Amino acid sequence: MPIINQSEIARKLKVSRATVSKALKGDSDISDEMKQRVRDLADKLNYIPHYHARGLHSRKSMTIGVVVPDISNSFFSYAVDGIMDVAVRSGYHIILAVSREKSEIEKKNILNLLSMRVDGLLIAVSKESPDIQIYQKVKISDVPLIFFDRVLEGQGSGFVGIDDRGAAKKLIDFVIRCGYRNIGHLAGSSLVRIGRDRLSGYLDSLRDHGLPVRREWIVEGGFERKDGISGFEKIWMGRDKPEVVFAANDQIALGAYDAIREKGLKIPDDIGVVAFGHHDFAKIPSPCMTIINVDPYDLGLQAMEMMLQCIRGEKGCEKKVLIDSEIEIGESLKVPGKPEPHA
Amino acid sequence: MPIINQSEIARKLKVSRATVSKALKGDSDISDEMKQRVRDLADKLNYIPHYHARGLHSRKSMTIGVVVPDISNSFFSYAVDGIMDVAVRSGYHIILAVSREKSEIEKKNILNLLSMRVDGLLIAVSKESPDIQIYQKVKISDVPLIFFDRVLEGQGSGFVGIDDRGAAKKLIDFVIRCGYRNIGHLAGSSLVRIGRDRLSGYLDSLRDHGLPVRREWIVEGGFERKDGISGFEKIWMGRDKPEVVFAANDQIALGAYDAIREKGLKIPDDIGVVAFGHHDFAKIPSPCMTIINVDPYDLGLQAMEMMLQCIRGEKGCEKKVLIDSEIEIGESLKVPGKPEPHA
DNA sequence: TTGAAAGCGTTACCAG
DNA sequence: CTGGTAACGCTTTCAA
Repeated sequence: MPIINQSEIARKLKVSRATVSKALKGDSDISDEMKQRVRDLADKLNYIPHYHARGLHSRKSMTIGVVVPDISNSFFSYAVDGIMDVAVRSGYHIILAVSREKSEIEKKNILNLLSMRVDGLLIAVSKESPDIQIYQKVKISDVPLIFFDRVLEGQGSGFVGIDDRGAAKKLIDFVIRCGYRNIGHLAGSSLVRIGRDRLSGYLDSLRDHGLPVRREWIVEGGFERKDGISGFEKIWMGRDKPEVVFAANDQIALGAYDAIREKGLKIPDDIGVVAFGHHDFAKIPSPCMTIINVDPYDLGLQAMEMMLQCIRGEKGCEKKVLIDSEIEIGESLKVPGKPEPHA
Repeated sequence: MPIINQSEIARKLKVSRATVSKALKGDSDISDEMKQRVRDLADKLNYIPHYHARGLHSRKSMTIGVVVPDISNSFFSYAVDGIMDVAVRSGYHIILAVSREKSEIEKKNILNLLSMRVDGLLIAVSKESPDIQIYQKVKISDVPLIFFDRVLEGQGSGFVGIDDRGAAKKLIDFVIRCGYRNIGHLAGSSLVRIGRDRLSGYLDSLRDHGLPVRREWIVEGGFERKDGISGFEKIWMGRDKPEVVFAANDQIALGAYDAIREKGLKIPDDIGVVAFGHHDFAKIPSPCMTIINVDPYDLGLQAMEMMLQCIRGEKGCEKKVLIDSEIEIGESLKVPGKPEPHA
């Protein structure tokens, strides 16, 4: 039996559709008795309101479209978690779309979402060079758009992201405070923003502490595990070895671990490892990683909160917000005494 | 500028709404010239069809509601990934809801999803004892319902899950083929199905190989990391120590690692560790885990495929499907020679 | 306190 | 080939 509608109830009760509609939503100008009768029957017939029919009229879908490049990436699944928490609390639903890092799919997703008349769009853009055109379409359609984690510059939309540069600096500051002066960097690629920013933070810290930059200890490449392996090998080939390496992300760090084990080196006695990562990653066993812990959940939270502001027409929707990160100390770095990471 | 509608186009072109509607969808009885004019203007005015208005008429939303207990759990995010891949390929959209393992929230989610007139419901039920009533409602509303990973028994719906018992047996068979005869089990709780099933598989394997069951090597508890720690300690307190421990999930395995390291034992020389896990987990460094690799992506894939069958009215929608798992060998177990795991 | 009618954006069925 | 009209499920305004 398909779900019944208000007309059905009205017919059985021999009243008008309007009466039923009002009774169901507790409108003050319906008698209590009528309300009861309507509600009882609705219950009995398993009536369930039609969300979209209602939305047609109110021109609101109470729905937010979210586009992520990859939901099986825990960074984004945590972010979605944060988004959902805020959304649910405010009565919004989430339609999730995944772009698989393809701008073509991203474009289709956005179009579909607009077609579903979402009340807002939360997007982490794909790595592929994006189709500006679709973003133009979004803009002229007046649907609030907020980027998270990855921006498309020059769209004049809100953005919530990680303060990569600041976080990298914070982490290297800490390593230096622990007494190390020779720190290498497996930097990923400077073709992408996070690569550049994390490298900048690393350089900022060295500069602030008056330490020399040793180009042979900075290795560029990709962000994959294999790049961590080859990168570490390249650094270790040199005459001087660093005491600590800073991996630009978790995959690179895992690769470095592989290379380190392969060479028979001991962590953290022979070489310390610190990395960008988030939560889960710090928990890898034997030994645990010291990371600068970015919090994707918080990122999602704040992105959705900015979206709500945006929808309510408050100001501050075109702000750029950069989220701070915390150091999580693991056994991959020898930490003398008990230094306060945030001192 | 809000998104315009067909009427707007019709007015500007001085034709009827019907004409515009047909022209836009390429109906055969509209002149090519008219079609072109309509499409050009639609394009220029940034027309985007209204998905739900269309759905109102067709009584289809081309939307599937998915409820998971926790999207930041990588098991479910992989499953959602699989669901989305199949969904997108068939023109469906996904509305994602998270129950946080609370049946109260699960109920609300389901109701909302029904309210949005999803064409189907894909649910992994929360751990909390569920509200049967809402599932009754689903059933009489004729919306196809398929459970994945976790079932609510006795609802007569389709189910796609992991073959936990078979997988556990497969893993222990392998361990025994590697030459081990003393195998402990950190079993989690037998109050939940996966605990029972994995224990059963373990026992099946011992029985098949004529090995004795040693009760002191089977420790029940929870599925958390701390349970792994305490469980391993309990096993290790005994006079006889096993050569290998089998952890019922990844968290327990991590806890066992903690305890093993704490005791100064070496993996895999002093003690081997095998566990239930999936993909990512096998990659933890130093040393890598030997796991029975369940594939949540495949689970999502198959669940959504069953859903499509269900929607198309094909048979086989009330089937129970159990998914097979593969062994992934890591350095947490000494494997003599190069035995074929699937021999 | 209740009802009639118009409207939300679209499609389908018939007429012309 | 094109247009009028009703319908999809619901809300809202205005009358009764």
